[in-house]
Amino acid sequence: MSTPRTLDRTLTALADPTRRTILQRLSAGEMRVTELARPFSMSLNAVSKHILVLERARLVKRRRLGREHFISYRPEPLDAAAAWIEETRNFWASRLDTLERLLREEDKNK
Amino acid sequence: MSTPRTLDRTLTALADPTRRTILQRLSAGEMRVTELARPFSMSLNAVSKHILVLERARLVKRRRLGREHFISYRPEPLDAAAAWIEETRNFWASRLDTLERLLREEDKNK
DNA sequence: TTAACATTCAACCAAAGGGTTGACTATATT
DNA sequence: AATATAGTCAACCCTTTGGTTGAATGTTAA
Repeated sequence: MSTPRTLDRTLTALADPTRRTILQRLSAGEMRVTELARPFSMSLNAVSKHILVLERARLVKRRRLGREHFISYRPEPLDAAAAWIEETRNFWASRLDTLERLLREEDKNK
Repeated sequence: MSTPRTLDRTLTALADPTRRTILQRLSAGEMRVTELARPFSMSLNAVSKHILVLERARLVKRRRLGREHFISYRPEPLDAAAAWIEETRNFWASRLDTLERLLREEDKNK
C-alpha cells in the first residue's frame, strides 16, 4: 500500500513520455546519465532533471562511481501503482456488474 | 492500447488526490457537481475545474439535465493505464528474473 | 416576473513543470 | 600541471496547474 503522496509522485513521474522512455531504456541495464540522455533531442541538463524526478519517485536508483552516475530501475513504485489501479478497477468492475444486473432485472419487470 | 498523449492525460488526471477522491465518490453512482463538491474544502469552481480535467481524460462523462450536470465514471482510460503498467511490469519482471538467474549461475561458476 | 439555484466563464495569482544556458565541482587523462 | 569529461547547481523563461473571486448564463421556483 502506498501513501497518497507517494502515489502522487509515482503517477506524476510516469505522466511524461520522456520519463517513460527513460524507464524503458533502462531495460538494457544500468546506464550512465550521458548515455541515457544521448537519444533525446533535449539538453543533458533537462534529462538530468527528469532523472531527478524519477529518483524522487523512487522509480530509479543511482550508483555513483567516480565521476559517473549509474542509473537503474526500481520496480516497487510501479508495483504499488499497479496495485492501486487494480484495486480501483476491481472495485468498479463489481459496481458496474451490479448496475448491469439491476438494469437487466428492471427490464424483466417491464 | 492508448497513444502516449492519452496515457499522459490519464496519468496526469490520476496524479491528484482530489481527483482520485472524486472518482471514488462517483462509485455511489452519478452525482451532480455541487453534490460532488460538498465534502471538499475548496470552492465549487475549483472542483468544477477538476471535473473538467477528468472529463478531458475521459475518466468521467457528463449528462446535462436542465441546469444540473450529472457526472459519472468511465472505466476505459483506467483499463488502458492498467494495461500499460502491467505490460511494463511484466517486461521488467522477466528482465529481473533473467538477471537473477545470470547472477546465480555466475555464483555457481566461482 | 422576479428571485433563487446550478454551473460555467473570465481574470487573476502563486507555485510548479519542463526547458534553456552558463558556471561550478569533481574525477580522469595526458 | 593542464585539460577534458561527467554531472549537477543556479538562474532564468514560458506555460501549466490549482486555487481564488466575481460576473455571466441558463433553468427552475415563488
